[in-house]
Amino acid sequence: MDETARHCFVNSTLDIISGKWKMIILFQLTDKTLRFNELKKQIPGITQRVLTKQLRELEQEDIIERRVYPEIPPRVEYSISAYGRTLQPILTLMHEWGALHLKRQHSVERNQHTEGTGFGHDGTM
Amino acid sequence: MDETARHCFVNSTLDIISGKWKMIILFQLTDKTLRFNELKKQIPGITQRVLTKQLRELEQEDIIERRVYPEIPPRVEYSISAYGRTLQPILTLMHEWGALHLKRQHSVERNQHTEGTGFGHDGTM
DNA sequence: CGGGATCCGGCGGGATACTG
DNA sequence: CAGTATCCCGCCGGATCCCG
Repeated sequence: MDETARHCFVNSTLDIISGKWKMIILFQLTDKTLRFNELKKQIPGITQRVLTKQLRELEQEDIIERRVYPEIPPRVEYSISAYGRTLQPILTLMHEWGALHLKRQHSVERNQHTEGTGFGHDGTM
Repeated sequence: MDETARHCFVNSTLDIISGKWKMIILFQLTDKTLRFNELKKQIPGITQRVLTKQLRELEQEDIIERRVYPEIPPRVEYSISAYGRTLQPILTLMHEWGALHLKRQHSVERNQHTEGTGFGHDGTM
C-alpha cells in the first residue's frame, strides 16, 4: 500500500477542501473569527443553506470551530482550528501555482490568436 | 486584487486536479508513458468514456501529452508534460497531509467508542 | 485499438419559505 | 440571528452500443 494507492491520500485531502465556497470561507477565517451573518456578508452570492452546509462539512473535519453562545438572539462564531491551519502550506502552494497557471493561460490565448498554428514549444514558463 | 480573491487562484488549481480519476491517472503517468488500454487496465473500475474525458481535460490544461501514431490498429500514448510535473510539490504535500489526516480520523474514531463523551482536547496530533 | 454517441441517475449547489 | 425544510436543476460520472 505504498506505491499502490498514493492517490487515495491526495484524494482524501481533496475531498476536504473541494467545495465551491470552502476556500473563500477559509480565507475569511484565517485571521479573524466571524459570526454567521458576518461571514455571509463577506461572501456575496452564497445562500444560508449552502453556507451552513459548507461550514458543517468543514467543522466535521475539524478544519474550523463552531462556538454557540446560548443567548437570544443567538450568536454563533466560526474560526479556523489549529488543525485547519496545518492546511496552510498546501493552500499557499496552490495559490502560487494557480496564479502562474492563470498567467500562462492568458499568454497561450494571446499566442493562439496572433500566431494561429505556430507554437513556441518553450514550455519553460 | 491581493487580499480580495486569493481563493480564486486556489480554486483554479483545484479545478484542474479535481476529478474522480485524475490523481490515479497522474500517478500512473509520473514515471512512464502508457497507451490508452494500458492505462485503463491500471485503473480498475473506470470506463472508456470517462477515462477519455479525464484525459482530454488534463490534456487541455497541458498537464499531460497525447501522442497519436497514425497506424492501424491505432496507437495513442499518454505521458506527463513538463508543466504537469510542476504540480508535484503540491501533490506531495497533499499526499502527506492526507495520510496524516486518515490516521487522525482513525484515532478520533477509537476515542469516540472507548471514551464515549470524554475528550482529550490534546489537538496536538 | 481508441475512441464517439446516446441515455441516465445521483449529488452538489441554489431559490424560497418557515422557525426557535 | 442562525439556522431547517422543500423543491429544483445542471453537471459529473457511469452503462451501453457503435465505429474507422
